[in-house]
Amino acid sequence: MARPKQYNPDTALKNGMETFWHKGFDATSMTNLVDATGLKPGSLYGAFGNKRTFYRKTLEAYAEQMVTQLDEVLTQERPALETLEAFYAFFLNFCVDTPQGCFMVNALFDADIDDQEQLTHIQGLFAQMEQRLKTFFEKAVAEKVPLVSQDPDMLAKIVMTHIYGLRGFAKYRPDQLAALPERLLAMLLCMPTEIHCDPPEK
Amino acid sequence: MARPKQYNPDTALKNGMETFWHKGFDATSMTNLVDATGLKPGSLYGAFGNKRTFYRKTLEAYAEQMVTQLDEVLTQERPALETLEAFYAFFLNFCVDTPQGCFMVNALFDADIDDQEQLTHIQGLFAQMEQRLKTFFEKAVAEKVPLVSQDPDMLAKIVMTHIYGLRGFAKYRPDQLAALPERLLAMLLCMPTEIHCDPPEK
DNA sequence: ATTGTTATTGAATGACTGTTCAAATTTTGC
DNA sequence: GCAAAATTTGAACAGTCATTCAATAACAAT
Repeated sequence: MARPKQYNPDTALKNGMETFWHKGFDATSMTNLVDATGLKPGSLYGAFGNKRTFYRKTLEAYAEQMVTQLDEVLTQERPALETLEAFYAFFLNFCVDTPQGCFMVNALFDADIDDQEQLTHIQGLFAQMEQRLKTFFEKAVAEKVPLVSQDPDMLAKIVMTHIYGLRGFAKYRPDQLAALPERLLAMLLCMPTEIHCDPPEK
Repeated sequence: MARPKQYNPDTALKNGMETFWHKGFDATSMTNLVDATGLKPGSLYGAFGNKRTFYRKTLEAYAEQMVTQLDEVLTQERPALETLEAFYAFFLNFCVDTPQGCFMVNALFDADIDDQEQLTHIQGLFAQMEQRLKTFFEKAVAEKVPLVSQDPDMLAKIVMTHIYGLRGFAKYRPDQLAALPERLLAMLLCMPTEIHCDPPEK
């Protein structure tokens, strides 16, 4: 029918995502995106609209990736306690592997509070993650895992604060991050970790 | 000796701080700062150097304010448990009163990971806060408050993640924030809150 | 008054911003 | 081979960016 695209839209999206992820929206220029994707301005606008909509699309792609990975961890068949351990271990690795932070968390903090549309969009992406956590905790509570709360809703919220909290700490002191996730998990399980670990007195 | 300043440098700093705080570094233009401070470009550069150094100075002023307020909460003479309650209550209020977030936390997430100088600066500001928390927890541990850990260092780190975590959650779901601080505190105290609050069975 | 010093002013700078568009190019269907 | 449709190209647009600076003004000391 017509001339086919010479570029791969998925690759272009991924390259744009990495640029926005690394630098943030404001610090990323269209020139950066032209360089990163290899597309000329006209093609970029044709494929993704303007800078904001391109940003939005990369963020959506990122969120989808994240939810997929979260599902992989949360829906494996195993005791809920093991799943929780796996989740916190996974998240620690993720923080270590991505010193530029989490694209979604960065986007949340970067978002202009006067831009309600953008804010609502990001909140919606996080709400998907919270929903998965809540569903998981419904099972965990039924399994009688000794959690700090019996309310799946509250537990999901607490884990959300752990996500934000660990991402902040990872940027503040990446070298001291390693021990924290297991501690937060222990607190979620209401276990004063040290009591179990103290060497026995002579 | 010479012509005196017509403006108040402290006021100008405060106005600049509010602008950077609200919009972030990149989204703030020199024109914004000229408008906010009332100073003409030449005066602004004369007083605060360039945009980056102005930003840095406003951030330092903010951090000093914060440390002062933190000290007020942490060094009051009272049982450590009450101080902890006061701290989490204070922080909740602070989050509600500042929907634009915490300037320091915003700055941390905004910071370019390739700009080591800026990152080190921000880390130093947070390190001051962590130090105060650690000192407080040394007293609290000595007081035998039933904390999740006996290590003041670890406790301070946990509270730092709570700060980042609550700030993230406050931007994600401001309407759901209210119940969280007390829950995080309960976890720090190793108290499964609901067990105490469940209505007695008939 | 004059001089030295500092502050104020605002126009000007050159670089970079996001975005557009008409021309050129490449394909498919006939 | 021709027409229709879609993509590519990159120059051009008007606007904004951070920053500079020479001219002007206001003070203190002499």
